[in-house]
Amino acid sequence: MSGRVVTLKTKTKARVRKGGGGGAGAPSVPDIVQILRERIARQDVAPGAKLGEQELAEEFAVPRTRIREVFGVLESRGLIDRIPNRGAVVSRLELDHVFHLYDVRQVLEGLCVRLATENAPPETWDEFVELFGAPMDEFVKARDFDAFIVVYERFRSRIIEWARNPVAARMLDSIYEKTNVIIRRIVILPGRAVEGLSEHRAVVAAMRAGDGETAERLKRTNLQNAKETLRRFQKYVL
Amino acid sequence: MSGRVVTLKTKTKARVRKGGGGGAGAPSVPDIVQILRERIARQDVAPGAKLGEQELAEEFAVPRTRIREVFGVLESRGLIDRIPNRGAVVSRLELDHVFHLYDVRQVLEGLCVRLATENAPPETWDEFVELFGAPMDEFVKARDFDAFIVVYERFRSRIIEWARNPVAARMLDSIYEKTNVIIRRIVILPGRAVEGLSEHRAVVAAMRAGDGETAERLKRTNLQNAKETLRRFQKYVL
DNA sequence: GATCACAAAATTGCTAACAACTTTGTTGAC
DNA sequence: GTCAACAAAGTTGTTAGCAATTTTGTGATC
Repeated sequence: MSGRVVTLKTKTKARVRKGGGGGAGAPSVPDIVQILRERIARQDVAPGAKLGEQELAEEFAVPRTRIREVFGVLESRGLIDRIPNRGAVVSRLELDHVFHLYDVRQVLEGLCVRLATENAPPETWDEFVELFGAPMDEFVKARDFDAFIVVYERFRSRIIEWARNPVAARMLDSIYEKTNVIIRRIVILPGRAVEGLSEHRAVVAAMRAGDGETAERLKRTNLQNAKETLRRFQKYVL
Repeated sequence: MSGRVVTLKTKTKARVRKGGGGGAGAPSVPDIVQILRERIARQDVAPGAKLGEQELAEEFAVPRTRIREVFGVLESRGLIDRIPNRGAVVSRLELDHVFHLYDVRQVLEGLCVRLATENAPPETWDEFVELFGAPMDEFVKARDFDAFIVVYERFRSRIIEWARNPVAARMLDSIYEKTNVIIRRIVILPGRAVEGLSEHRAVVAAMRAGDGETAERLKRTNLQNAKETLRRFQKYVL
């Protein structure tokens, strides 16, 4: 019956605020979202793993309510599932969902390839004509898939940069963050690397020639083939 | 690079929602997000208008922290802008942004039209062969654009339903919620209604014939034309 | 009359305690 | 030995109050 507990701390813990000696200021909501997005995309936290509010709040040294807001964003992006009173877990990637993602990725990357071809000066792509030539052959021969993928991602980000369409960029980003892991498993499938390489040479050639529509069609075919390979070997991949 | 890591034990237990009693349980975060999304899409709240946390908390009878979480979601969707210590305002729709949205909408609706053609039995589209015939001519003649748009939206939602691709559906949804207002302004532009109608007759015919690829191409052309009309009359629309 | 300074009011952001729920560990009956 | 009831611990969800910041209103000065 001790009534309401009133905290009477007239002694304020004043001015702990800015900078202080302490270096890194507390990360904002977008900061934390970005960090967790990367962790999930890289599978530093496995699908199905639980994310604790308190745990994360301590790690980032922010109030728990901020983690809560972060969870709201992550949930709306479909990266985590929240169950009332039980917390948040990293979403699992269903097989069907992967195919849906690939269908969408197909048309969006096709669009970006076309736009990039229209927007960029043709010389932009010389770099990739070069890279997709001998060097990539070497990577395939040496089975150096990491270097292989690095080139791909460089190409991809250059395309998105020149497409100059933030809406498409954003949507593709939300696809990549879910399929990045899959991509690495597809490249190592038998024959896929060489097949994908020759498809990309065709795409780059069309872009260099300024033929956006052909480039778009070729890019779509490329992703269609990747999807087919995935379908064929699905039991080994997922 | 490890294999699967975590096994999640889901013991699904029947959950009794305790809202009950007369129905007006406190709305959840997704509920409120949905309501505000609609308000913004219908321009019940104007672009640039301020959204107050306390105000909304009182209206929905929920804690202010929940509104805060809602704002996090809305911000990540690009529907509102938040300025630290100053609150949230409804995002304004830049002209450039509208064109970006239309480029993306073009390829996504094209995809859905093709998928729907492949997935649905051909008779599905008879309804629209009929509707896009005499009835729509009447609407155009009578300048009953509301009825006109209702048919369009019915067609659109049927397509998305049969495309059976939740990823595309979700993305298109996030486009519609931003462009719905624009659409109503395009239809009333001189000649656009009849033009769009004849384009749609071609699309429906291809779908009825089971020719997905042609339908996709026609749908893309249709939206391309809509975009061109918009560009031509942009000063009257925005 | 216009401008700057300053204080009051309102709003956002944060903290910590509290309540509800879920999981886990233990005990006891069959 | 198995299962059910129950208590303890831990986690999530909620609430009220406080701190910090911006906005608004007022008055003095030039």
